[in-house]
Amino acid sequence: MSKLLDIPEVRSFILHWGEMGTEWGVNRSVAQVHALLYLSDRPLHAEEICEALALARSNVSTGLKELQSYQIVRRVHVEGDRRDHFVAETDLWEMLMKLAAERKRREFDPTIQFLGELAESVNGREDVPTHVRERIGRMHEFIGTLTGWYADVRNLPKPTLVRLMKLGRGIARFLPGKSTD
Amino acid sequence: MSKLLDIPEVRSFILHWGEMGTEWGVNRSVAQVHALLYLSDRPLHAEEICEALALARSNVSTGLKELQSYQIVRRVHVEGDRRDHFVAETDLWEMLMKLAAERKRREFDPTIQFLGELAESVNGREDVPTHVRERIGRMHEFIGTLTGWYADVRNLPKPTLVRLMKLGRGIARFLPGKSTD
DNA sequence: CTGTAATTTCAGAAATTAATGGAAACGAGG
DNA sequence: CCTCGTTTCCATTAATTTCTGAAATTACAG
Repeated sequence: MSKLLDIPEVRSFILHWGEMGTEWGVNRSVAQVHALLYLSDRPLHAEEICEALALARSNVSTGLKELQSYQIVRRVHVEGDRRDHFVAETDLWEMLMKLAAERKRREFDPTIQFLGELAESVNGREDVPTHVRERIGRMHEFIGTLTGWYADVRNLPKPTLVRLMKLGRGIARFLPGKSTD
Repeated sequence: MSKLLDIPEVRSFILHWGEMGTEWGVNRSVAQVHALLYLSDRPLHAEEICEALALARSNVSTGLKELQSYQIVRRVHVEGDRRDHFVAETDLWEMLMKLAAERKRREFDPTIQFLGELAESVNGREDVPTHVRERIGRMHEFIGTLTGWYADVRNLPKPTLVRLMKLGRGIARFLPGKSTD
């Protein structure tokens, strides 16, 4: 293993990232593996990661699989080495978009589906109070709008996105219709 | 308790919301209490919530406190009743913004602080590889940009926000500079 | 004040989730 | 079609989180 882990700041970063993960429903080891790869400038193989983070091999393997399913880590081949090696996405915009995409797929899409069915089911039912029908419907619509928006934003070229971010609330100035700002 | 819980769709909604919570680092009971209040058109007191969700009184109390700390549930007084009653925010935009605000405060602000210190600490250090300094710095800047953007968006009037959302990727058309869309 | 109802706190129990190590499966190279 | 190094699976153990009930505290009415 490199001397990356000899740098206290690197260890510190990895630990913090692990904690962040747990706060957002990502398992600590998975987040730590990700942090390590993010800070590495060369592909690492599973054994190195185990050693660096003192995790069981199987745990690292699972973690790598999970990170790959998010598409923020990918397998690369290293010349003359039979083992798989791994590198992390280092473009943070790309990373965020990919994380969002996967969580949308795993959690939001099924929820929209589910709420759609609920809304359907209570639609016009005498025994269901109006306000319940309304609120289920509004939740359905709301989550739909959010994910629709995400799908849109995802397809914007990165420079446009960055420009948008930088604009912040200044965006209001450029919108059609009355300037409500 | 009302007959809300007699409606299978209502139970179903509450259960699903509870699961969603756990996926995002919010405790299941807390999310369920929230779901129940969201679907209720009148203030509920703690005892009713316990009964409805079959949770211990203390658990409900903790959950309500948590929801209040997010500002998506508030205490209201009901005429002639000594007990505290609770209602949920039903404007979903408002709710999302408040959730975001609180998680920013709890998780992002400390992380930015932390990364700032790390970046400071490795700045110009010979023993820290350039790419590590760079990547820590970029992460710091990135999270900073995100939360800055949030702060901006939060202050936009809701109609503007909604307009923005609806526009989606069409937004590119209205931006200054070359139309990269 | 005093007594009672409502709420919060807290330490331990229960449940859930994560991590481990060994065994089985896999696959590239011979 | 073996062999060797690697990865994946799975049952067990460990750690963490959640939930509970009893005790403490607070709020309030008389």
